[in-house]
Amino acid sequence: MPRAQRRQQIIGEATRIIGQRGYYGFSMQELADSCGLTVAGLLHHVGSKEDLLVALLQARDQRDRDALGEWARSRQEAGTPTLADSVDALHQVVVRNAGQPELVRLYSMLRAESLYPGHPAREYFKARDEDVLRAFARQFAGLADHPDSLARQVLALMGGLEDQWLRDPAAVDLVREWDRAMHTIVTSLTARGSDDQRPASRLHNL
Amino acid sequence: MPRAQRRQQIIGEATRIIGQRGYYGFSMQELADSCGLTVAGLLHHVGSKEDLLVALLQARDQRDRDALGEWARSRQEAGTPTLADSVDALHQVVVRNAGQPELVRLYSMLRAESLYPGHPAREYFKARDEDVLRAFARQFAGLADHPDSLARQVLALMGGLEDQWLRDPAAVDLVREWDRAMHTIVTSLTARGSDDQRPASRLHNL
Amino acid sequence: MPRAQRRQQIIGEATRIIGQRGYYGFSMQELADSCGLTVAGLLHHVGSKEDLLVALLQARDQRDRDALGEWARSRQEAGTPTLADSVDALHQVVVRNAGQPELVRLYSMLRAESLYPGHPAREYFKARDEDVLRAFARQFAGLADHPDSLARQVLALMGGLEDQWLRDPAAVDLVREWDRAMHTIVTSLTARGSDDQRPASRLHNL
Amino acid sequence: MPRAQRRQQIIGEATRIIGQRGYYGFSMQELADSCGLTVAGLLHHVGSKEDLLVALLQARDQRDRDALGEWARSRQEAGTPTLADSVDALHQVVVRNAGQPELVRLYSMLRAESLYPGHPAREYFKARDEDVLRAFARQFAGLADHPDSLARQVLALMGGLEDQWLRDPAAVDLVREWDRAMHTIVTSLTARGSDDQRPASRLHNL
DNA sequence: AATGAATGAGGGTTCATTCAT
DNA sequence: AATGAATGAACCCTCATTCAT
Repeated sequence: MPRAQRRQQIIGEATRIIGQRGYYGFSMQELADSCGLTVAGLLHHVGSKEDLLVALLQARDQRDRDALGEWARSRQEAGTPTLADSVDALHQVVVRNAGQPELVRLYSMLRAESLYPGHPAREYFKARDEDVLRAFARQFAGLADHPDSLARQVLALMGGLEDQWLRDPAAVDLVREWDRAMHTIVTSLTARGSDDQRPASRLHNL
Repeated sequence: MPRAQRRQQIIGEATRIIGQRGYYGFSMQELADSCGLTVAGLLHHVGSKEDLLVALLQARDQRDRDALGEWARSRQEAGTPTLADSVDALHQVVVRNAGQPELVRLYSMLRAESLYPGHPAREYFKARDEDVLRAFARQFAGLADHPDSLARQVLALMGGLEDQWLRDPAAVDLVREWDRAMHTIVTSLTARGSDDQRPASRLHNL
Repeated sequence: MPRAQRRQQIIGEATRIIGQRGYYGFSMQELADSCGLTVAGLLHHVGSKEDLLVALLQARDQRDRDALGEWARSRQEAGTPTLADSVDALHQVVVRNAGQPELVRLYSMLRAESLYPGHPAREYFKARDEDVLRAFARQFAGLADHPDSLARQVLALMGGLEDQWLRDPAAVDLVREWDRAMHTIVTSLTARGSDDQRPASRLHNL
Repeated sequence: MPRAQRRQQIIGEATRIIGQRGYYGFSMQELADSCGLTVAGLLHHVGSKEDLLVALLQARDQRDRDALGEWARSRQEAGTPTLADSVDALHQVVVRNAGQPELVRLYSMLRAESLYPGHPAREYFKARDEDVLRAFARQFAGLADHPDSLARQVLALMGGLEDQWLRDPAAVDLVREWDRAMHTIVTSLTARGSDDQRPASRLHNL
C-alpha cells in the first residue's frame, strides 16, 4: 500500500476511533487492527501515538482552512463582512459539522481530554481558543458592550450544544438549536441600550 | 482511623486529584499515597475505583441538595418564583462554584470524560442533564418562544464558560462572564417579539 | 513467601543472571521466571530494573564492609598497618573473590557496561574507583615515587587479571597470578632508587 | 555514492558510535542517520549488525598490521629485539592510541561487552588475547621467573589503564601512566634475584 | 482497619531484519 | 545503490484487583 494512501487510511480510522474512545482510551493495537496492520507497522507510518494525534489535528485544521477559504472566496464580492455575514458563516460551519459527527466527536473528545495536565493537545486547544475568541470579539466590536464576553458566550454555546448533541444525537437537532441560540444573541444585540433602566433589584447589574 | 472519618478523607482527596487528572488519569496508587494508605487499604474502604466515583458523585449531590434546600427555605415566603428569582438562584450557584474550583474541576472533568463509552458516570450525567433541562425549561415557559432550546442554551453556557475558566482561571472571571451571559439571555427575552420583522435574508430564520 | 526472604532470593538470582548476561542483557522476565514469579510480582518487590541494580550493588557493598570490618578487627592488635599488611589484605580479598566467581562476574560485567553513557551504575563505579585509588595511594605514600600512579597500576592489575580469569577460569589461577603481580610491584618498590642511572636510551625516562 | 567509499564512511561512523555507546548500545537506526542513509540502505551495505562488527574489527586489525609492519621494517637493521626494543614498541603503540581515542574506545567497549555470552566478538578477543600473551611471554623469556604471568600482568595493565583513561580522560594521562607502569615492571625485572631473602612471613611467597 | 504478596491484562516503543521495488 | 513497507520478538512498566493474614 502506498505511503500516502496508507496514511490517509490510518488518519481516517484514528479519527473514528479516537472520536469514540478518546485519545487515552484507544490503543495503538486497536488502531493497527482496524487498519490491517501490526502495531509496529502502524508505528512505521505515524512515529508515535502522540505524533499521530498531532497529524490528526493538523489534518483537520487543513480541512477547515480549505473550507473557510472557499467560503471567503464566494463572499469576496461583498465589502466589509457584516454581522449577518458572520452569523451566516457560523451557520455554515454548524451545518457542516452536523454532517460529520465523527469529526465533531473527535474534537469534543480531545477538547475534553486536553484538560488533563500533560495532554499533548493542551497547547493546541489553548491557542485555538484564543484565536477564535479574538476573531469573534473583533466581529462584535461596536455591536456589544462587552465584545470579549460575547465572544466567550458564543464559543461556550457552540461547545456546549455540540456536547449535548453528541450525548444524544437523536434528541438534539444541532443546527436548529444553534440557530435559535444565535437568535438569542442577535436579539440581545439589537435590543441593547433600550432596556438599561429595568429594575435591577436582584438582577446583579446584568 | 475510624471508618467514617477515613472515608471522608478519601473522598476529599479523590475530589482534589480527580479534579486535576480526571477519572482515568489518576491512579489508586496516587490516591492511596495522598491518604497515607496502601492501595489495598484504600480498596478496603471504597471497594473499587468505580465505586469510589459513585460515592463521590453522591456526596456532591447531597451537598448540592443541602445548599439548595437552604436557599429554597429562605425564598419560601415569596410566592411563585419569578424569572428574577431563577436568575438570582443561578447567580448564587455560580458564585458558590467560583469559590470551590476543586469541585467544579471534578465535575467538569467527569462531565467531559463521561463522553467515553463505558464511563461509569455516563448515565449519571445524562440523567442529570435531563433533570436540569426540564427544570430550566419549566422556568422559561411562557417567557420564551422555545423554552426547551433556551434551557439548552443556558446549560451550554454554564458548561462552556466553566470550561474556559478551568483552562485559564486567571484570564476568566467566571462570575462576571456568567452574569453577562445571563444579561444576554434576559435582554433577548424582554426584547422578544419587537424585532421579528428584521430582514431575514441570510439570517436563517433567527 | 515473606518479604525479606523473597528479596534475598531475588537478589541472589539477579546476581547470578546479571553476572552472566549483564545488566542490559538480562530481562526482568528471565529473572521473574527463575524466581517463580510473574514480572509484575517481581516488580512489586524491587520497584524497577534500575532499583534492582542499586539494591544489588548496595548488598555487595554491605557484604564487603562486613568482611573488611572482620579483617580490621583481627588486625587490630598490630599498630599502624605496614605495606605487608596491605598486601595481605589484598591477598585475602582476591582469595575470597576466587571463591565466588559469580560475584566477580557481576562486578566485572557491570563495570564494563557502566562505560555506556546513561548506565545507572556509572556514577557508582566512578566514585568507587576514586575511593579505592585514594586508599591505595595513601598506602604507597613514601614508598613509591608516584603513589597515585602505583595505585592506578594496582587497580588496573586487579581488574585486568579478574577479566582474564573470567574469560577462561580454567586457564588462569587468579590467586597465583595476583600474588605474582604483587611480587612484581613489591620488588620494584624495594629496588627503587638503586637503578636510577640505568641507560635511559629508548626507555622513555622510565 | 560508490560502494567502496560508502563502506568506508559507514565503518568510520560505526567506529565512532560504537566507541561511545557500545555494540549493544547503538542502533542501526542511529548509524544509518549519521550516514545519511535509511536503515534498509545501511543493511544493503553491511548485511547485518553482526557482519558490520566483524568488518570493523578486521579493518582495525589491518590498520594495526600495517603500522606494525612499518615499525618492524624500521627496526630491521638491528638484530634480535631486546627488552628495550619491546618496551619501546609498546610505548609507541600507547602513544598512537592516546592520539586516536575513538579507536581505543571502540576496542575497550567491545572488549568489555564481549564478556556477554553470545557476543559476536567473543572469540575474536579470546584469540587475540592468546596471541598477545604468547608474544609477550616470548619476549620475557629468560628475563623473568614467570614469563607467562608477567605477560598477563602487562596485558592486564594495558587494559586496566585504558579503562581508567576512558572513564575520565581528563584525569588520566594515558602515556605517562603507561610509562610509569612499565617502569615498575622493568624495575622489578632488573631487581630480580637480589631480594629473595626478604621476610616472607605474610607475603604469600611473593 | 490495614497490609503485603501476587497476578493478569494491557500499553507504547525499540530494534534488527526481510522483501519487493 | 537505495528505499519504503511491514513484521515478530522483546522489553519495561502501570494498573486495578484478589486473597490471605
